[in-house]
This record gives sequence, structure tokens and C-alpha cells, in this order.
Amino acid sequence: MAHPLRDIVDDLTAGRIRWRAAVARAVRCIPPGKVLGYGHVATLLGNPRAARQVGYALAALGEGGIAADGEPVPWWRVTRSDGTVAMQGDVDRGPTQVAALKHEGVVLKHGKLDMRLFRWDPPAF
DNA sequence: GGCATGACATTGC
DNA sequence: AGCAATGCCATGC
Repeated sequence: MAHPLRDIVDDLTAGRIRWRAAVARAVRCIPPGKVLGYGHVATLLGNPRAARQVGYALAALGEGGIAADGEPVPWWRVTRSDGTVAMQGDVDRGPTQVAALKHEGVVLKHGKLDMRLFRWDPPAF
């Protein structure tokens, strides 16, 4: 397993894991201080058009971002491709995500973050 | 299998 | 820049 992402994609395509489980594992690969767009995650998993389903998978996370496997997921490192944060209108999750990002050094200017600067460059595989 | 539901992306105003 | 209309597809009923 040279690259964790490769294993995830393999498990997904082989039908060993569900889509949302693949999303959870992929998001865990994002290092602190970096972010990825929903579409980026979908692309990594081999389904470029399933951006919306990435959001759906994250929405299915339990309290505290705990996935079905019991492990936490750094869901706050996933933003919209234009650099805005989803659910900003949400009194709970919106501010929480912004605060978590800021804690890792990801600053937002005018409600947006610079994707050119903070987007994670995944290892090729 | 059909139908509704979305933490999105893209395009066209 | 901002907004509406469309396309998308995993999940659950």
C-alpha cells in the first residue's frame, strides 16, 4: 500500500466498502492546515461527479464527526471548491468549521479561503 | 425498481 | 461579483 488512497479506491471499486466509508477514509488523509473541495474528494475516489454525495457522506457523520467505524473524521477540512464554507448559516457546524480551520492556520478572508494556497496536493497514484 | 433528498459544481445570465 | 437553473448520484423509504 504505497498510497492509502489507492487502497480506498480499490476497496470501493471492489465493493468491499460503501461510498460514505470511502469518503470518511479519504478525508482522514487530508493533513492539518490543508483543505479539499467536495469535488476534489469525489475525483480522488474515482467519481468526479459525485461531489454532492461527498457532502451527503459527511452529513451522515455522528456527533463529533465520528464515522460508522467509530473513528473520527476531520470533516472541517472539506470546503466548497470556491473556498467558501458550507453551512455557514448553521448555528452549530458553520462557525465550528471556521474555527477549526483557523486553529490549523487556514485563514478566511471575506468569508473565503485561498484554495491555491490551502488546497492539499494528493500524492499521485 | 421508482422517487425524493441533499455539507456540491458548473454554466449562463 | 452574485444569483438561478441544471446536472449528478449514493442512500433510504
